[in-house]
Amino acid sequence: MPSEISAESLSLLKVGDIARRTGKTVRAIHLYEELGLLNPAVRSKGGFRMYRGDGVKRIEWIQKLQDMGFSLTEIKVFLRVWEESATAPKAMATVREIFTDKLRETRETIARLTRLAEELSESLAFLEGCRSCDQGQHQRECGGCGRSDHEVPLLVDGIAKR
Amino acid sequence: MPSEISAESLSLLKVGDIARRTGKTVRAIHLYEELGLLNPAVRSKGGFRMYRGDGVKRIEWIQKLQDMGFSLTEIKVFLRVWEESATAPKAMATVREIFTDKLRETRETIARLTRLAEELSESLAFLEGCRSCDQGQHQRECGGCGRSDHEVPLLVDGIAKR
DNA sequence: TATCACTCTTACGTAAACGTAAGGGTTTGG
DNA sequence: CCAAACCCTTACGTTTACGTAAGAGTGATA
Repeated sequence: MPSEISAESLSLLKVGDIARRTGKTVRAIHLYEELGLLNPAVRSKGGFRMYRGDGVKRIEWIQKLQDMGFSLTEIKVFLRVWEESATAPKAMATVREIFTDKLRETRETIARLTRLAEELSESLAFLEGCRSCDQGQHQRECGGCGRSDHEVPLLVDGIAKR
Repeated sequence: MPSEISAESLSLLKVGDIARRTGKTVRAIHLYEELGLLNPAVRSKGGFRMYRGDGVKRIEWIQKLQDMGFSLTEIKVFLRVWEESATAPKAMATVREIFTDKLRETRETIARLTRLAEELSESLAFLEGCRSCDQGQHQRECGGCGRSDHEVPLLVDGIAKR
């Protein structure tokens, strides 16, 4: 009877492999382990971290949550909550709660940024008018510029003073 | 002839006053000065920083730019560029450039967050289906859950594995 | 077996925007 | 003139997500 040559040992990935496949650095992956976000499936005899393919998925998941604005610490809490939920529906309920909160937060951020974008547009529109300004005018004389067609936006007004 | 009692000395503000009026801390204002973002108009005989009313405006302007995502260092560059522009139109052109860049960046951020919000919504929709899941099911048995009505979103899939 | 490319652990460094504390002066109202 | 309330400078502390370096062992290949 031929010894069963550990079939999976062939598909195990070293930390560098994982790094290449995810675009992360080895250091980052080490950090995730320190924070309890990802553990290698096993260690080689010599101590090398050996991962399975799903390690890549886990890291992509982490990345996704980071993009959403979760800190690594929050992600850790996330995992712990999940692990400590006795039943699937309960775990799902918790996840739902967290996602719901984040969704609201994300929408608020979008609203805030939208307002800022508008303000930027207005300031830019105002600045367009400065093209027609006397080319020789010194900047210290600007700020007011004699214009009264509309208000000077705060973004422009603030800098010109002093 | 009555000595002209320095009329403005009456309207000068101490750092604490500025702090109260802007909601910033004294430390923050000190920092802004270290970074070259705001200098007191004068110092009292004893060394106290004395500001004029426009100091408040300057801080509000800083706040605005911070909200827009500029770092204090970037704001400093901003001010220097302004001060070093010989002519008003040239200074305005530079400001326009910076604002244009930031506007583009802001819009990109909005787009990214919008996609994330959609992804969150999808994940939440998926999780709604978990309510009907067997109440006694252990979370380890979940993840797949036997459902095949649609794909498990990455946000949900990533956490359930292992 | 000799290499060379990897990996390990340990641990200090970094950038941002302040927080906080220490040890003293300064203003100002009474 | 005194005390409470402020202010000054100096300088180390904090958090986040890694970067970077050192010194040494490991694995796969020639």
